[in-house]
Amino acid sequence: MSITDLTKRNFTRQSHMIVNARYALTRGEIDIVLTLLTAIKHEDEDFKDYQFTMKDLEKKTNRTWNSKQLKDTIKSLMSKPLDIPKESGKGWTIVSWFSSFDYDDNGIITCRFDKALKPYLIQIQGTRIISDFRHLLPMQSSYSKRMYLLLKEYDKIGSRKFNVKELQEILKVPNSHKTRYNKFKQDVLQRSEKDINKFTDLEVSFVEKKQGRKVHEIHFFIRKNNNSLKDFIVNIRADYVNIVLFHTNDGKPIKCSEKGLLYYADASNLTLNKQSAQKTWEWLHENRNKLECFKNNIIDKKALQELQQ
DNA sequence: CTAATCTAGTCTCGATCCCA
DNA sequence: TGGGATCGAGACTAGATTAG
Repeated sequence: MSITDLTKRNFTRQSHMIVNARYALTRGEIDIVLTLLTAIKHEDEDFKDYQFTMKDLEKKTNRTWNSKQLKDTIKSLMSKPLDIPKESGKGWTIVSWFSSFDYDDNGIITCRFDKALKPYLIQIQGTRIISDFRHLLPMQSSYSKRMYLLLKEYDKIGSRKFNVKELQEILKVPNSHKTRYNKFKQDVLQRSEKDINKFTDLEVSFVEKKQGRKVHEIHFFIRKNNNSLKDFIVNIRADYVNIVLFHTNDGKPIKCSEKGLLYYADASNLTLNKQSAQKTWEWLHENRNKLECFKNNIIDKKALQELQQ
């Protein structure tokens, strides 16, 4: 009989309040948190005690753990509460991730999320960020994992602005990063850009906005990571239906129909034949960095509704 | 278990830019 | 033109992580 609560589920669901909370965890700590987030089921009405063995944890996190390592990580994790600002901007909530962890004689680990997290993890009010654990796990930097979640929140919108100071607060970066922007850029911004593009379903880039000489805002651009032509076509058919993809050299706008076929969105409404559609898809994929539909930060209504749910 | 490697954080240096 | 702030690169340290 298996007692493990670390099932094959790979999705984590958390409130935007948690994603945007202020906290800094090491990679090991954040991996423990994310692992246990996958144990929470959508239909759960309350937290239960989650139980698993070291083997389960190793299998799930794809790395080795020993009891001392685990104990040290948990102790450190318990000493790092979440700082959740109230949406009004005035108040705040300080809450621990877990209320207890237990490692018994039989090697079974039992843990319990803090009750106060219930509105942020189970009966979530407002925006939810659903992320695939398998994308988060391979990223080596904890900042990359945080940045991924922060950007994932806005993936349907296509861009996100950060005030540099606020972002540094959210990530709780050390003073050296605050006083040295270049260090912050190198270790946090560029590192997470690289990691996210390499490991996750998002493809991101950023530009700096300056006030005088000082960089005060970062604008991230977010779109789905289409490494293969196949994924690219699936993505366009899903999210960019009847949106101008690009204009041909002679000025005709091209769109993708609900049926997934490319057509000229002019008076003719002519659908491209199979051969030229194939060539056009390949061209679109090769030139995906330049496409109009990605440049204009498309906000489609359906995505916005989902986001506001 | 130890050694090698990686990561985070701090510090220094000269170059560059803004503004008075 | 010069002071002050910022930039970018690199050296260094402590600590964490991984490989053998």
